[in-house]
Amino acid sequence: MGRPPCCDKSNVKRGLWTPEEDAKILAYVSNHGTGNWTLVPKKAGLNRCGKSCRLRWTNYLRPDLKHDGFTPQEEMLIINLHAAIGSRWSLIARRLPGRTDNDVKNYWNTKLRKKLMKMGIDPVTHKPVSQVLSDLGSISTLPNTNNQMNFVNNDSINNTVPAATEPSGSHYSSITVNASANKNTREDQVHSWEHQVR
DNA sequence: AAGGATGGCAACCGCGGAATG
DNA sequence: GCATTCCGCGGTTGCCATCCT
Repeated sequence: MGRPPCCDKSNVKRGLWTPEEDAKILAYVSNHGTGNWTLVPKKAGLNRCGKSCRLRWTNYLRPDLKHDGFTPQEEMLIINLHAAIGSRWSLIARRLPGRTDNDVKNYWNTKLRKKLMKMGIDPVTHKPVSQVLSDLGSISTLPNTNNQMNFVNNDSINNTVPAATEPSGSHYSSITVNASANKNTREDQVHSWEHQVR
């Protein structure tokens, strides 16, 4: 048995939020705070999924959110953090007061990715596209046809930051990333990066 | 002016992890 | 230890506005 749905999707409203619904969430949260989101729609008088309410609050209604455009400083920070830790949007967003992971993710996907590509930088590896292409070329000319499987099965990969997120040789900073890549050390990497850029 | 293409943002989906009983 | 519940995350989709032909 899998996990049951959090709400009856067929009887729940979806799509864009109305100002009335926003007002109900705001009123409820200001009176009760953000507690059990599954109870919020019932108590706030909303015909919405609790998860949907939480998303609306965290991505749009929170009073500490900025709704204006990203500054060049924020832009630079996103690019550098993405180079250091990859698409860990929530971690990146935590370094940007007033921004949500959704904001950062959307901004990256719609603006920054294209901007980097225009500059001739691969947005995944943060290396020049020419270098990425030559790397690919040298991989594909290797005689062993099991290269991919060898790469995936290589135990050492578990202790190594994936090349895609490796910032060494990055064009934004001279950060070095240590070998272990679990959640905590990624956070540590962000801290150490912040220390270095100051 | 019309309508197709593109950009930008909001919202949804499904999964994994943490918390709890 | 296991099942259940909730939360948070990243990827994806849908919709609306604007641009282009």
